[in-house]
Amino acid sequence: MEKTYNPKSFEDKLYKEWEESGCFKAVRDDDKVPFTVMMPPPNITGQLHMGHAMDETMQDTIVRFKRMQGYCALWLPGTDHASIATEVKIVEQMKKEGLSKESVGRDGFLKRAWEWKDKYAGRIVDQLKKLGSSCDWSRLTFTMDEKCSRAVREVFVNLYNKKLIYRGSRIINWCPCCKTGISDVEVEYSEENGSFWHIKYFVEGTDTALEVATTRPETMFGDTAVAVNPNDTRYKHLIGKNVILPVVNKPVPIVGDEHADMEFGTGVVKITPAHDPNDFEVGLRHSLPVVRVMNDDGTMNSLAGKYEGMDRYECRKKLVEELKTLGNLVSIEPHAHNVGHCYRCGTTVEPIVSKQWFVKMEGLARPAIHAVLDKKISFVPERFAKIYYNWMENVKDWCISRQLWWGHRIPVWYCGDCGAEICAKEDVQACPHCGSKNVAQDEDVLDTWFSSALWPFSTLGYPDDTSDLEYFYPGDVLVTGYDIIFFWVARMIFSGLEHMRKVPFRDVLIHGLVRDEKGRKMSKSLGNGVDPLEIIDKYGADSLRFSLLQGVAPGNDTRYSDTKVESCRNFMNKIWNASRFVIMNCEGRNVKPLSEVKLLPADKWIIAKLQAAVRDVTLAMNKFELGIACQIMYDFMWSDFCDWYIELVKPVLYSEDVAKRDGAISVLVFVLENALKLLHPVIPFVTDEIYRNLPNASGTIMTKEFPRYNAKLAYKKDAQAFEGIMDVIKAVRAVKTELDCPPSKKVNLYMVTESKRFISANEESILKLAGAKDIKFISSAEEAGENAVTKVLAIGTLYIPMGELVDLEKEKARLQTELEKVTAEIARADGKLNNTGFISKAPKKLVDDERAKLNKFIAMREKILNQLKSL
RNA sequence: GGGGGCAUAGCUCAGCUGGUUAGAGCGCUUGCUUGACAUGCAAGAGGUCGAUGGUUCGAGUCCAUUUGUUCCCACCA
Repeated sequence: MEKTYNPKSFEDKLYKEWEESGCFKAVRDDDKVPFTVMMPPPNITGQLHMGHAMDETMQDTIVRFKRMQGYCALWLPGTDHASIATEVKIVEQMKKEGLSKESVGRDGFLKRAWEWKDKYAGRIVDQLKKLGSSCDWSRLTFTMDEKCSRAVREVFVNLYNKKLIYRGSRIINWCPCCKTGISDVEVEYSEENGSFWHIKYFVEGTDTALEVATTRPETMFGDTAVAVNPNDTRYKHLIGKNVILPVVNKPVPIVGDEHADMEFGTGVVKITPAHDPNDFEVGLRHSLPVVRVMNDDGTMNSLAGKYEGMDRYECRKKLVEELKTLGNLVSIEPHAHNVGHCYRCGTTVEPIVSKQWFVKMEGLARPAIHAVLDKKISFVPERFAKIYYNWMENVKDWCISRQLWWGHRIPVWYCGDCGAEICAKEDVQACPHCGSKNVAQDEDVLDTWFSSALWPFSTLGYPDDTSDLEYFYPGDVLVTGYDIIFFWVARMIFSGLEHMRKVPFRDVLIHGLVRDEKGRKMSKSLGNGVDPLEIIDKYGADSLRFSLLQGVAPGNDTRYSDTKVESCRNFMNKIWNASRFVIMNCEGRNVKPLSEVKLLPADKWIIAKLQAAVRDVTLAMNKFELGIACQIMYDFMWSDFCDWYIELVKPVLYSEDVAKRDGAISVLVFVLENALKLLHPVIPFVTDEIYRNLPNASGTIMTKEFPRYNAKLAYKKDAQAFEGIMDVIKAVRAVKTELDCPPSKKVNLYMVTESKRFISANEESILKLAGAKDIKFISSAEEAGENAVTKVLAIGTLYIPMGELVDLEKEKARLQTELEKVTAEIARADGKLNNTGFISKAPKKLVDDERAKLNKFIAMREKILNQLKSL
């Protein structure tokens, strides 16, 4: 083995082996319990970022853990066509070549899109492999694959036939840049400093005017009424009369409607049903005409008169000028308000009435809410269930049609002769009603999330009744960020319930965002994104993986930093070198099974620590507390195994006693092997590479059984007793540092203790690790001679003659501080034990523990006091 | 307007259903070429767990109020 951890020398090689050996493949095995994870398919818009890296690492860790535990683990990978996002990118790319969608045509455009897909999907797969993802590549799915298309059509037609999909004219969010409608969740709001224009609308045939206030004056051309509150005494009498729209000089009625808030503004609202969702509702209530005044690209249409063809904002400017000239403009107030933007291109969306396809949500939402209420699905952490309820309870119908080309085309055909609307799973060649061949498919495609919603079952063969579907569905855990709960998680839940009659997964593990060092979102515009591949190249995939899991709590955002990865790289190096030490010592030796060797106290201690780590890691993993699991592994490996056990075992390894040497090497190998298995789900590469160098190892570690807690090896009492020995070592080291005594200088130790035999049995360890010549057991402090520093420990009192290094005053002060500490502890424990409530109500074990502690501290105080006296 | 999150060591954060003397990484101080590792070892300094009140035998942990910060949802034109 090399002297330092060098991930490049083995990561690619190991991944290739894993893949070729087929151990990522999940094949139905009825003797095993399935464990299914569906990878959230990354968009093919670009490459993976740190957020993906964390998401994938979490999934891989869980899947590897379950696989080692004996489950038939399926992690199904894929990529998403990301309809609008990809289309925007391709349009951008074409623009650079001087091309447009129109110039290349639908077929030409789709050809380009597929080329794009081939390039980027491939890149994503390569990145996933670099990370070590153990997914079943034989099942790699793209959301526009034939099997997904079949599922989409099946679902669309079923919902259509159940009247849960309908087509209608509604106010939707229109992106004038992407020239498509988008759903409510695709709109991002941000506060902007706009203006409030107050405009006079004269009441027909009078000199009195109503003052309306608007943030979008250009929609005035589409005003078909003015509303006042029916209870508003100021305006009540005018209801039923008309006002004259300025500029166009057209009369529109004054209607009474609750929508007009008497408290807000002037209490008069202009009603533009075609360009505002609330106005649309008012329009329905009062049977007002719906007049659309804008084109799809955000320019004004012919109804805007001389402003026809002008951009909406240009028109706004010019129109305000004109109103001013006409004397209709009363005032302009600054007004901060939330403005919606397209989540893909950032353009301000325009609420516009448009004929679109919708999914009726009412009936679908209810069971989806109950699935979570009834704990058929659990969110981790739980608080995200609230966010989910809140959204589901107020969900509006889902606009699913997009005026785009890249995506699943809506499976509806229109007959040009009889006007029939035909929704079918198979392409329609002739009208089933009149036989006409003059049929054309709907031009629009579906919202990309429509196919994503079916991901948990479309990937397993739905609508066919496949064996995979029966075995692997529903999935076990879905791992994703909180930012797509509405987009995706919610929609998978109601889709699974509606089409499979079962929830799509049991748990939803929610993680946060990976931010930059300063806590900012990583984004292209800020240029603060970090490429996972570069980090892998520099520090290794395992270092990155560990750093992404360490210290994260479910649902919380986390910060990425190079120094964190570096410290994880150091941990990898530590594991590497500890292993190198073990393996070097195995050479030429016969490594016996643990059951055949005699265990020393230190051996029992490390084995006990291992058992505790196995137990705690398993518990944490089962609760998806990956950060905690990592911490436990880290502490065990570094502190317990490397810093203590390996140092403890060195003198044994170099001793003449063959039996002892055999024991030590057996324990080293046993503990290391188990630790590697424990660590493997998080850091698969380095653990496997080392594992292959262990004596008696065969094949890859990833197919080995995950360690199980073994109560027979828990050695609780032995471990506790051994901590007493460690206390002696720590005490000697501390004294040396305090007195500026070089660690290499060997000191004599004297002890007053009742554990002579146990200490003798561990004498070698103490001498080596503490840097001491010998230990003498004495019966009183005087025997240690003058100038001895005293350390009062649980196992006994330690005297270290330090000769001229001891400063009596300093020693007194030191003992005084210790006395204060111990006295404080006594007061604390005493207070607890004198509390009748504690004695009667707290668990007995706790009370006993506290009493033992008190006794220990009292004894220590006595000893310290004696020592102070003798000084 | 509604709903969350966060506030713990100089910095970044853990701390699960309330129960050892509140932890880690990085940074800092001091000392170490101890035969796996200086990507290392040892010893240390550093915290009244944002504030106030409450529940409890016991609160960093639960409840209420409050301050700061941040996010999501809705939206009054």
